Amino acid sequence: MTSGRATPDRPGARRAVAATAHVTLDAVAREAGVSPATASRALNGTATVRDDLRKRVHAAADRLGYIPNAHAQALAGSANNRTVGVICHDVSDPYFAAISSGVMRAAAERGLLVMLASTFREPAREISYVSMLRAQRARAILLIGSGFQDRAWERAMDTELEPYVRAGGRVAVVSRHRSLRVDTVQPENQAGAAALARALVGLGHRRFAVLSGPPELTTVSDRLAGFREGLAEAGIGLDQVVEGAFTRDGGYEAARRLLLCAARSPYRARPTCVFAVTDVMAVGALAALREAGSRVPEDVSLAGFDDIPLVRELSPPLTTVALPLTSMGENAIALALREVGAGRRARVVRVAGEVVLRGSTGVPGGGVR
Amino acid sequence: MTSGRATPDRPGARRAVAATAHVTLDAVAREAGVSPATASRALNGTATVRDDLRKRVHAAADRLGYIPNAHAQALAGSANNRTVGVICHDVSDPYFAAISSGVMRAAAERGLLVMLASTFREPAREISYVSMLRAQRARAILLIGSGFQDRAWERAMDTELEPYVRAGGRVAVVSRHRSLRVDTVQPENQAGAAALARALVGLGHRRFAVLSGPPELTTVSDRLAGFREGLAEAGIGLDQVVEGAFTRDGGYEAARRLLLCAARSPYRARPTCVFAVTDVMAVGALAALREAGSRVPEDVSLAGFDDIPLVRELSPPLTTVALPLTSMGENAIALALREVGAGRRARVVRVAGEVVLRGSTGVPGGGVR
DNA sequence: GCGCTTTCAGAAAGCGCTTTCTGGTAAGGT
DNA sequence: ACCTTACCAGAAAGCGCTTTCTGAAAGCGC
Repeated sequence: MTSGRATPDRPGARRAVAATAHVTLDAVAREAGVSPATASRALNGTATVRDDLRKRVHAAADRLGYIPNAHAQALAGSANNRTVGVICHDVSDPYFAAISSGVMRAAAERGLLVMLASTFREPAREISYVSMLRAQRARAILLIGSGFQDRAWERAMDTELEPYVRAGGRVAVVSRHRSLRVDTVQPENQAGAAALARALVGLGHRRFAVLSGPPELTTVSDRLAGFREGLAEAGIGLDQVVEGAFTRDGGYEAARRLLLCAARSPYRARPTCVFAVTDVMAVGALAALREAGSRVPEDVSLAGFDDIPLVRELSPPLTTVALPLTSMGENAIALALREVGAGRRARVVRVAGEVVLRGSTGVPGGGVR
Repeated sequence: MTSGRATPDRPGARRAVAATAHVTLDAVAREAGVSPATASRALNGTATVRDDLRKRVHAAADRLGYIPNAHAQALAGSANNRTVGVICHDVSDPYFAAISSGVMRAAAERGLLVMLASTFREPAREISYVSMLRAQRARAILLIGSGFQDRAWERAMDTELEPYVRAGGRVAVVSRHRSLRVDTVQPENQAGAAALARALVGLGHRRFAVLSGPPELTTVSDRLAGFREGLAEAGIGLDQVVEGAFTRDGGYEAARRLLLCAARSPYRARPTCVFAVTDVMAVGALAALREAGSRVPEDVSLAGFDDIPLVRELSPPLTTVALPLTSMGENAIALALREVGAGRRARVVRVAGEVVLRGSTGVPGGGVR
């Protein structure tokens, strides 16, 4: 089936099964009876070409089914690369999926192809992806989500990224701090968490627990600090902070540990409200709570952060701090690719979170009343 | 900051802000005091290079921070391209996200970069992505998820794909039929739906409704046919089929329409069990049911298909036919990239679905008892 | 009608690599 | 000591484009 026309004239044929070669610009030019230079100009519109020639070239290209070789184009042209790279932990995590979706939409509008790389939370993979994207001469590299704990890795990233930006590459990070000055889309984690805390206090809660992630991540520490701050305004402290992995199961495990502690403490000292620093963790927490027989929100209120689409479907639907995830992705790419004057300065876009009260939070002791 | 070393010798410098050029292989070769050919061989290990030279080249490459230009490599080499393309409707849909995640893992193991394209359900975009991926000379193109209703579009896809495979490109489709003979990963939709039907009948249900998608999609028609078949074995017919879009909101709308009908019919004639042809639709349906005050499963049982991770978190968790989504993605890439002998034949991998009974289904009339 | 600018097609020089091809040197055989 | 073989480094030819550069033809003013 694939055999097609072999090249029997050449004695040392590459492979037994001959593959039809790609149609080249030269072939198109020959077919149209013009020079390759003219064909290139006609196809790309980079210079004025006499009308009849232009038509002939286009007709020839169509007839032959010409597809330009992007590699050759990138190699020959100065900056013809039509790809951007995105690095995140895992596309199947709804948080990254939502942001990536925004990136893709924005990329599609610009006619760019997105190379998406999942690190599966391995720092080494992240760095190797950056260098692969560098090799691909991606126009921009977007780093989405929190970096890794290890300072050494961050340093390594910087040395990887630095020559890239020097060579004209654009870097933007979403929801992540970088020592290198790069474009940044940063949610207002602290303000958002503070607002959430205020809202929960407003509901009547006084005893709080937090399901936290790796404290080295600024996302975590900012949200934690913001939450504390919001509580402090009402003179309330944080009773408990339990750390877990930044995943659904991390939230589940953390909630179990929290429940274990709670079981040992007197009823009146137990937290009436739990804040999970991400929705993804909150999902796990909700499962753990339910398994343990705690009713949400009657026995305990639960809140998250991010507003990933999924939390609206939970029952009760999750109270959270809504972030415009899709547009954060769009912003990141717009930021990275914006035309720059001589004085290119890294820009930081801060996006606000909005507290959305849903069914997972209620007045404390709702179940006992 | 970006200024670095300009090139003051050249009078007509490209830009005001000089960008440090990339380090080339030639530079590495010069630094190591060898020829570019040797440098290439040393770096790629394509031929034996004297040990001291090899070390010198590697040292020079490290010192200079050499990153090979993938475009030049692809252009010069025969088949050095390290990218595969994936086209799906939307990465933020958990179904595609799960499959994509599998693709990425498999790609990562092979050192490949994935170019991921979301069509956002626009046929035109799908075709233009194929041609972009062709231009990129992607090693393989993976088409994930159902194609479009329009036969004309499918035809256009074929004419786009056909020269690609002739030129040695690999194509694999997941959960989609192709007129072109290409590698396929196909869930056993019919058998799965039939098994589900049997299980539901086993629970005691006799009156069923289906929330269906666009009937032109084989995924839909197969699942529908299978479900009918399973019911027929017990001498039961399908009371109602409501069509909706293949999305969460499509499921929601379809369920609302179903409820409208049900409200007009006598209680004893109302379906006791609803099957949504995809989990994503079932999520919407569950919301609609809940809004309407129907308790699941007491008043009505609900089942889906796919087992996307999210449905485990619902309450009640959704009964569904579980598909190994991640490994389907892995399979697809393995299939497409497998080494082929002379007789390359398109292969079809059928993956079975497993009925998973969860809380969303119960015995009929469970609420009245 | 002559020299001027302007317009536009083609020739040719790369872009940064890989991969023959070529040839020099060392190793091995007799 | 001579010839063959093996090994390995460098020269050079592209891969398929874009983009100068060059030059022919056409348009214009005087």
